Amino acid sequence: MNPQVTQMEIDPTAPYSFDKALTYLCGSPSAVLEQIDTNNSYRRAVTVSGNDVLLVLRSTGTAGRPRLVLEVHGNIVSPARTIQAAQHVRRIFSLDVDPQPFEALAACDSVLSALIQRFRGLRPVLIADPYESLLWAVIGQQVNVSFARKLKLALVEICGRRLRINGHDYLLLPRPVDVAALDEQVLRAHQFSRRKTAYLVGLSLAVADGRLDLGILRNLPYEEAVATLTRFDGIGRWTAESVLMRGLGAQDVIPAGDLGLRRVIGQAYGLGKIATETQIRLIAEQCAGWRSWVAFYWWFYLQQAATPKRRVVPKKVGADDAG
DNA sequence: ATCCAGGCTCCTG
DNA sequence: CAGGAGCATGGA
Repeated sequence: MNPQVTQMEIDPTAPYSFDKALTYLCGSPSAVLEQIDTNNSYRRAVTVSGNDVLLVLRSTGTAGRPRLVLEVHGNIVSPARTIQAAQHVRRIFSLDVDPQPFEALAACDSVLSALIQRFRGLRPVLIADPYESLLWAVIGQQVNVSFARKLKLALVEICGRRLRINGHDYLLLPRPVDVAALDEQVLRAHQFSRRKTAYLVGLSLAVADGRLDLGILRNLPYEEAVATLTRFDGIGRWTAESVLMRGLGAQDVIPAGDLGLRRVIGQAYGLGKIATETQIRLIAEQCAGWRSWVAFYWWFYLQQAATPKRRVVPKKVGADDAG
């Protein structure tokens, strides 16, 4: 079979820094399927409308005049599929959002506006698939992120399919039915706790048989979506908010119980050691409509603080780097 | 060894 | 309804 390739240009709204998105992905423990190579290209195999394709994305513009080029590799690649792939990319990198209103809202909060200035051009990077965000949230519950990453990698290697392009194998995220069919002993043998195993298999089964339809959550009011999710075993508020925000791209969600956020915000606003959930919600309320962006900027800050030398992006003179 | 990690559930008061 | 214990595992 001869893989085919198509190419398409994508123009994000400005200002936008693809480099920062890549920096985020390189430091993100959840990004086990993405490959960022030295010349700053993003690669990942995904299933778009039932077809497995490899996406290759690179920047050909600047932060002020952003432009990306998307290549779609696959065994059957049509113009329609290329457009779907481009929509996927626009969604997960938040390329269609105009960030101006966010900056305007944040202007009345000096801490936040300083943060935004510092990471100018950064936009939320979503987890590629809502189901993937659910897996990741459950895997990440109550364990440190490096261990969580190890678990996720094990899971995709156990039951993820592979896409072969030009002699190279790319891992695909397991489908819900793949995880649902796993023998729990296999996961246990890979250091999944009994509880995590039960949650992952149970939730995957619910997604596979349609009891849990992540797609329709987009159309529900916020609290209703949270309630729908938390009805399932293994999903609490934090997990639900994480899925809504990182998987479904809800723009106005803040996982206020998140320990990392509570710490960093508590410190940044001088509230004492660790902010309460109520304080987080209060601070975020200033940016109603953009609360997910607030959370994402703080997570990026945390990540940069934790791994200061993890800068994938080589500096170019006159490039968009703000420090 | 001890404490903790990007929680969840269940059980008290 | 709020607060807390137990969970189950690896990392610092």
